[in-house]
Amino acid sequence: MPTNFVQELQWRGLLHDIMPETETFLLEKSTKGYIGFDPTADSLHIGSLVQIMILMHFQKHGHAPIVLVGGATGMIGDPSGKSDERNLLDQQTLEKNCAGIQDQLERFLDFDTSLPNPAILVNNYDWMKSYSLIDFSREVGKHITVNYMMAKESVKKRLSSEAKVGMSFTEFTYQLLQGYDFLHLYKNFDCRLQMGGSDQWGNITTGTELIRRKESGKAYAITCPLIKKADGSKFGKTEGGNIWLDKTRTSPYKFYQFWLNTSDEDALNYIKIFTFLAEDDINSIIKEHSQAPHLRLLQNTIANELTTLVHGAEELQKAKEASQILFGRGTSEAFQKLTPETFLELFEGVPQADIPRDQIKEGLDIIAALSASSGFLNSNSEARRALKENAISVNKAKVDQEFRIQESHLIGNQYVLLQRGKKNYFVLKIVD
RNA sequence: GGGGAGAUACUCAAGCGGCCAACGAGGGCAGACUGUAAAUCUGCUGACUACGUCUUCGCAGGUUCGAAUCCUGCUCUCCCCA
Repeated sequence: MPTNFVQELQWRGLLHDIMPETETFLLEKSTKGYIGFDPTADSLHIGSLVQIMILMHFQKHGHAPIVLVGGATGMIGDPSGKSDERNLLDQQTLEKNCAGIQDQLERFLDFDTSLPNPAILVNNYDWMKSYSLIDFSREVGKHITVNYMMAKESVKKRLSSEAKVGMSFTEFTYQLLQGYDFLHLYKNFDCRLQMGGSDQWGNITTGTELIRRKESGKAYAITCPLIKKADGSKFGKTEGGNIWLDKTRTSPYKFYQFWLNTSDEDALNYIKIFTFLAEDDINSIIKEHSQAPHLRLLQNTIANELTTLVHGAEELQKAKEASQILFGRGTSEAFQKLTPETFLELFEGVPQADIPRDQIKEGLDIIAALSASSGFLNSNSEARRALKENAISVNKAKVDQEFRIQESHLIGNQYVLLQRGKKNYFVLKIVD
């Protein structure tokens, strides 16, 4: 007997829109529901994390989650929320992206087929690739009117005067393809529910409509709000770009730091969205946090839980150690004692440059070390400026323009840590 | 097809012959404060062999001792009328 999934979403702030009767339907019996993922890159980023969490909740509540990778729809491009026509990805890239995303998704859901509700992974390319245009037009297109499609927000927006570029037929067709996915899963997997971000509502209802008209079937829809930051800026982006789930793209350390740096206001919401902690636990954490905000209990909890979920306990441990050394009260002395092995582990993923040992023997000018020799900063001017601003540290100790890097500064006789400000690191590796 | 407006650094936006590497705002970076937060305050934000030099104001020419600023041509964008 399934437990109340909808209620769970509700108190976590993950419910935006829901079709009538969905809640009672989900309580009656274990069923299947799906969320689609766009293969726009070979890794998911934290924007998709919400959808993954939802599927995980879905499975925990006794239902079977279906993960749909959009190998076919990714070739078209979803116009929702976009004001411009999208560029098409080539097939090779798409295949690589799909494979990468599938690998990641498999880590979060339980695909064990001995379960009563195992997760299922599908790729819509498998059923779309050999579907002819004529068949599609007759079997799918016939059931949905253009009038219906035009009424969708995603389409209206692109037809209105505020859009700079018109909408291509390709993108116009997108909602039908996604609608057909739902129909296909309904027929072949008895999938009765589609979930997604609130921007997907239009696409999802095209699917339920198609199921209703073609199969006289009843399907359901749930959307969650798009995650926003309190200051209105886009969630999940930093200056360095997206925060990815793949550790070669975003190191676990950076991932951990991202969550640790959430603002108090956002953390209040995120703890419900991004952790599986029970409501009571969350409330007591919130209470504790408000009594001693500087301890940042909320941020710590979120960062710990999520880093463990995505990268595992071991990586979390490393990330925390790194954070302790880099931001802890310890002086540069503690830092000097690092062995090269620990040092390397700490700065895995931090940009590096090789420097010939000869240069160090003679004493390497700090300006050259920052720009010309390493590429850490863009120009000598920038290096001089940063030095003047007292922003540069070598091995955690501030230095001025006269500073020269010498052999005595090397950690493990091989590495030097450059730093601009508090959070920008760069490693010089001395090579013979 | 006719008429008009415009193109300036990451973005917006001043400047309309020398005092312009170019006002101002946003963004970004850094410093102080702090909780690796927010808010606030301060500095920086073309390059270099650096109290000086060089390259930048749509593109290509020209006038001038001297141009982002004037002239000519070109490209592109926007608006109005048909």
